[in-house]
Amino acid sequence: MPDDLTPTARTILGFLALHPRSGYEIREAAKRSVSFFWGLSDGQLYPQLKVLAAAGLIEAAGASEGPRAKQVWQLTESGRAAFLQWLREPSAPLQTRDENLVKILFAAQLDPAEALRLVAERRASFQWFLDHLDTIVPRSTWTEAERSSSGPTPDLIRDYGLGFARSALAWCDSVEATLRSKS
Amino acid sequence: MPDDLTPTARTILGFLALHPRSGYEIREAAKRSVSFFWGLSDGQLYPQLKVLAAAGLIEAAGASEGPRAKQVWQLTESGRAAFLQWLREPSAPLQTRDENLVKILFAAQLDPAEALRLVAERRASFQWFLDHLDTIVPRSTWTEAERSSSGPTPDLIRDYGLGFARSALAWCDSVEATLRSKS
DNA sequence: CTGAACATGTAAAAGGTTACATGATTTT
DNA sequence: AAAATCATGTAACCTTTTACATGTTCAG
Repeated sequence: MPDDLTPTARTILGFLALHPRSGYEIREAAKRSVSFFWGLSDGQLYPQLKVLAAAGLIEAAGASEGPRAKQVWQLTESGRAAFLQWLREPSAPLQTRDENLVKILFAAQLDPAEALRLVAERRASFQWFLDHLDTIVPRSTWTEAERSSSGPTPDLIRDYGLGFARSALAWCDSVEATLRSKS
Repeated sequence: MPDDLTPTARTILGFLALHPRSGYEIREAAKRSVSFFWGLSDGQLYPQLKVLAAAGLIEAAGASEGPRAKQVWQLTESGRAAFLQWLREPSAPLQTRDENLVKILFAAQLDPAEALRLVAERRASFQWFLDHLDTIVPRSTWTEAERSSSGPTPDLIRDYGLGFARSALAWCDSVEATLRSKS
């Protein structure tokens, strides 16, 4: 079980652990689920699929015909083992790059009015996120039978995004109140 | 006002906009404030200071003696202009890489017991964060007079971290409940 | 005088994004 | 027949991290 895989390769392994898919399907699934806490770009996805295949962790399921035909990938046995081992390894610490927040913290000390504008920008971006949650992470509307087979995961993602956005918006409220009381 | 600066260079500009400091002081300030939503490593900091100096946006304040003496930097006029312009440009979208969360979402569908372990890992990391918030972002204990000159910023950072960690812990609670009810 | 904290820097590699390029299939 | 979407891929670039390297100052 190679431990020289990139974090992104491991994530791809995770998508294939649920069921076999093509690169494009992984891309779409990533867009609709993990996109807001784990980015996955084309320039990573397709090369990493080849890396995983070369390492014997995934294999083509069925023959692909034509030069650009859809190619479905599935985990090999050692691929599944690598996936399970990944789950047991300590996770990389959470990383965030939040430029808007950095700006707010500098602006608040120099120019409260500018800071208020930046808080408005922040509020808008989280509000947009809430308004489009159904697009980003479709609400699961399955029956109980379907749900038990698919697991609670889609709703967990939604809830996480929801909680995060709400807490960010609440923070915007309190910052606005603080800045306004100073001016 | 060059728009080819890296995001990190702009952040450095922000630190110097508050007051002149040395590279080491920027590093320490970043560690104690923005570290959890904006990483800043040595390998970036010192080279970027030189880039900013070469671009005429910062300059040495006073002479530095000796080969490894402390060097204090301050904004030039055009540096301050570049900083203010940065504040007005649209911010890069929030980016996050949350490996633990990715694992949980895959594991929940395959192995609820493993997922529970991962939620425990998540809980521990956010609990650690809360327990060490005073180290990461020192609580401001200034008088009102001091506070008004320094602005409300340090407390805003604290509050943001606090809200984020609390909402993450609440999510852990609800995921544990969901997963336990399934098994 | 020895170790910890202060202080600055470099080189190489990893990881990721963007833009570009191509072609198939489906819809209008 | 054109446009949108499906589908895969490459090359260049950018940013950031990691590991290394060096010297200073202060406290015990």
